[in-house]
Amino acid sequence: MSRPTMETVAERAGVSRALVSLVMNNSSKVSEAKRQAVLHAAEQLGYRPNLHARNLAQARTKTLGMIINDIHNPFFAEVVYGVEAAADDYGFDVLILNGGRDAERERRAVETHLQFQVEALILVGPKLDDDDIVRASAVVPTVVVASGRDNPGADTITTDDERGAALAVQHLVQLGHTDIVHIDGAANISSRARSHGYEKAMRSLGLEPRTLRGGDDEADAEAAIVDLAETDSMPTAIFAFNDLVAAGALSTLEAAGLRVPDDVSVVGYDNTFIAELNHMSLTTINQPRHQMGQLAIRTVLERIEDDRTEPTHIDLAPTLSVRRSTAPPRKA
Amino acid sequence: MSRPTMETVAERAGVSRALVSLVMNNSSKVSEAKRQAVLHAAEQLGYRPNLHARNLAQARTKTLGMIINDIHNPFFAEVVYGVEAAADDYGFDVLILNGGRDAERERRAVETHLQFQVEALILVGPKLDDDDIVRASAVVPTVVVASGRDNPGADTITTDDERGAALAVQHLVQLGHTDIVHIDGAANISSRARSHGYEKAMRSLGLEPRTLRGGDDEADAEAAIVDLAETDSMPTAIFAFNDLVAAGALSTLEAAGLRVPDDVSVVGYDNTFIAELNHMSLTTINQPRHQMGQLAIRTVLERIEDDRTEPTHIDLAPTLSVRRSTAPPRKA
DNA sequence: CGATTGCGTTAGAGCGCTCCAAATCTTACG
DNA sequence: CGTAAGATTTGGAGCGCTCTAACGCAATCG
Repeated sequence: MSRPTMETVAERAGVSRALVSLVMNNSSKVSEAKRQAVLHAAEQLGYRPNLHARNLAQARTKTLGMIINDIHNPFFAEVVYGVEAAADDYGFDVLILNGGRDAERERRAVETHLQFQVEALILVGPKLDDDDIVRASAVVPTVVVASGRDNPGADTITTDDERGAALAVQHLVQLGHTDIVHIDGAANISSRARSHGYEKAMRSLGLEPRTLRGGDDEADAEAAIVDLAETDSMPTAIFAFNDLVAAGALSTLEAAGLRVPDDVSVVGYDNTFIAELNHMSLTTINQPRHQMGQLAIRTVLERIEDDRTEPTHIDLAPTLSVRRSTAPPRKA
Repeated sequence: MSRPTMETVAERAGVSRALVSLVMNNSSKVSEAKRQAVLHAAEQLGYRPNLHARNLAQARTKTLGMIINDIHNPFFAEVVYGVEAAADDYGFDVLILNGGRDAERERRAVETHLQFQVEALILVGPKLDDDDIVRASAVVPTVVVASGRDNPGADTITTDDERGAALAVQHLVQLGHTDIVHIDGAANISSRARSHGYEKAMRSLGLEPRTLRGGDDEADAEAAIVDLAETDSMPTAIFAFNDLVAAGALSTLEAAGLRVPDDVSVVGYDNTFIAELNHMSLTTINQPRHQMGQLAIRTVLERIEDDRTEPTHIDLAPTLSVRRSTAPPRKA
């Protein structure tokens, strides 16, 4: 039952183990005849190289470790595709571990990856605190995607949240809105930058910002909207921390008898799956997730292959995706 | 820059390599003094065991390989959590590879996992055809989750799609509907069973089934609904192949001036994230995904640890989740 | 007090592979 | 036909770890 090894194949093909190794790594200096013989023997035996043995024998593993904050979140999935596409181009395998929205689990995931001798770590939206990241990046090149820029040691790939928020505001103002409320992300990592961007953009257009405490899910939006409805200070437009909060706004507004976008326009953030659903059709801010994933690989590869040592921080520009949740305000 | 090995630690702690190994595997037969010395040395050096070396030296790897059809799909994410929770209980690491909705990529993923000497394969909603799966299960215990029951060789964890469809029909009939249309999943793997369940349930209740060709995304629903609207044969209820198709139905119905659930009730399938959104609030059929993940691990572990050899097929019962997309039909 | 037990420790082989240096085989050329 | 230059092939060491068998030593025993 035990699997065939190179030795077995060599015997079967009537050559030495070293020659089999050469064939497996398709070296150019093997005669066609022997190559065929080896390939044939391997085929027959169902031989499969043992990666552990290879990784042990070689200095390197050609493997990257990725940790995703939460597999549930489709935002991250897109990043994964970018990472995989790029890694593939460079012949690296990518091992995925699920962080499960839990710093402790992520810490263990880092440990597992390191024990697997990955050549670099790609942290997508990590919950880890800065110290953990610094510690990891001391051992292996590390790139953080979609959160916390300027971490010392690690490279980062982010998008400019302030600018994204400004895009949302500009879009609404262009439609004619002046009374625009922001429901923020409370303690979420990007909340600060987005609120700040919103407020700055409003002020620079001569408008008074109004920020309400929100969060990152539907229920958080509900509280804020109910509040607006009760105090009779419903704005003509709402800019939500993310798409899920925007979705919560949508349903709560509707429940309150208000129509989107006729009575109130709503803008989300992240351009997730949700925003795309026809029934939601959310105007939202898009982050180039696929590209972020690709850049993560490039960045980390510069460290591995070209041994760059100073950290890189790439901050990409978000874009606006207009859908049907925004429209000019009712003429008063 | 090269990492410390057991040898290094042993030297530093003034013991033999074997002793370090014992400490690392916290064996009971090591004196407390030496244990501390070793631990301390390891700590100081930032020692981390090399899993490749360990896996090579041991017969086993205590690692499972999971392949997910599509990281995007939140349906699978829930399964992943179930798998991870159970694997954790038994001390196994789970390596995740993304199938990317592509049989060829999945095939490569299987290969990679096998080269990593995983002790079992967990295929979540695989695109692979039966032959591939048979071939894989000849090499290593394999369990298929959420698709294709009775694959020879592999174990399977499924839910009873026929029964799920019947639940949907029964729910609608109980509300008073008699004119219920099904939009099917076209070539999708579970489409057949769901349609069949729908038709059987309808007939057994004395109703005439009407099945339209659908697919697995919003656009597929649109075509079907437009057709119904144009031929003036709009039913009072629609049972869609999955939640996404149901979402498409929702928006298309609305665009046609029909209200859900007042004019038409809609039932989805899978109880994904989408169905849960307040704004969608889809009545849908739930599959116990977390449990499916857990069972997948249990099943596969029976092969590894208790060396069971005959395939197991577990078929779980789905449940109905009632939300706001269904209501009694208008009185005619 | 020598022999026995048992615990804690260690040497050494071996896991399957790569890689280097050396061995062997071809081919070309004078 | 002999030999140098290439082209192929091979033996062997070594990657970091586990595991078995054996070892040293102190406690125990008759």
